[in-house]
Amino acid sequence: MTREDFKLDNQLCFRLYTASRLITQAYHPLLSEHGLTYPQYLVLLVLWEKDSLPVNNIAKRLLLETNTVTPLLQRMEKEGIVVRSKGKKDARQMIVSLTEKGKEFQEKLSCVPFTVGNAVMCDSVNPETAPDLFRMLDDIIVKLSQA
Amino acid sequence: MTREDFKLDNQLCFRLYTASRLITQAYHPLLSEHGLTYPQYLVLLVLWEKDSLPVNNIAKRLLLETNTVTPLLQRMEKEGIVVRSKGKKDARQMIVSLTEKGKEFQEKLSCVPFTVGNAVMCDSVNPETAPDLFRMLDDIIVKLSQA
DNA sequence: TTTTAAAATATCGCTTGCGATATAAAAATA
DNA sequence: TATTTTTATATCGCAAGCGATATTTTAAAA
Repeated sequence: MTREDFKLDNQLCFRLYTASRLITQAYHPLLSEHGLTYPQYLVLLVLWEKDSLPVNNIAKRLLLETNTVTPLLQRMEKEGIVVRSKGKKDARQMIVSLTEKGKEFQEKLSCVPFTVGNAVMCDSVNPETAPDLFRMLDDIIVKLSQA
Repeated sequence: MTREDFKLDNQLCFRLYTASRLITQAYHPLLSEHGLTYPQYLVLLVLWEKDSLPVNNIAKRLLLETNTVTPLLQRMEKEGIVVRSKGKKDARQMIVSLTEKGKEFQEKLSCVPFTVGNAVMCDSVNPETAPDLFRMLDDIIVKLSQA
């Protein structure tokens, strides 16, 4: 391990950390206009795909802990975006469902992926190279989420 | 924009967000052992490269705002890792310098890049492909940090 | 059937991250 | 020189993110 390895520019993690923050910032104006945050948008993506899921299920999908997701969902409930109700089969579960307001966001936010996509596309990141980038990120995620 | 574009799995941002969180988690046991957090480690990387920098300079290097960095440095000062002193030429600046404790961490943490590197390496991410990944992340960072 | 273990949420405390804003000092301008 | 603008930090408020822990309910074992 040479001194070079300590140099900030060599760190993969710093690049991921920075790229992630900056893309989240790119989402910000598009989402805050509707009173949403990026993690809340992620919850919507999950529920648009399949509605009425237990907290656990949403957390697993986002690879987050329930102690992160629970307060997030409580805030979303307060905003009238979702409702939470005790599971009938299993009283431990809280089933999270979209309200009308939550469903309507799907239309209202339909341009978001396109806008953010455009903001990110550049020389080395384009429709042709994206699959490579996705594969690398997926491999990192799989490897680290198993450990 | 088809319905497919909304699917979580297609989102680049979610992958970056998740990969970033998971790598930070990989750092956690190595850093918390010494009472450090990942952003504090980033500050150390900057100061190891060049000591005694104004807050502004550190913030720019990490692409963070000063309202994030200032409290971070205040906590590090409380821990005795850095000292902050008013600039002599410019009294507005706070010059941040490593203490002996801060310098000693460089030795103590010398195995961290190696350990985390090993945890991340996989089929698609290896010394051969890393430059491609770095280039893509750098391009995204440059494009978004300009906007 | 008790008793015990496991699972699903929730709460607490702390650090980040960041938009908005305040404060103080330096630089630019009138 | 006096005034205005810019720059460098700092403070405030709020939403994550997560380790640690508590609570409730179900499942498993004795």
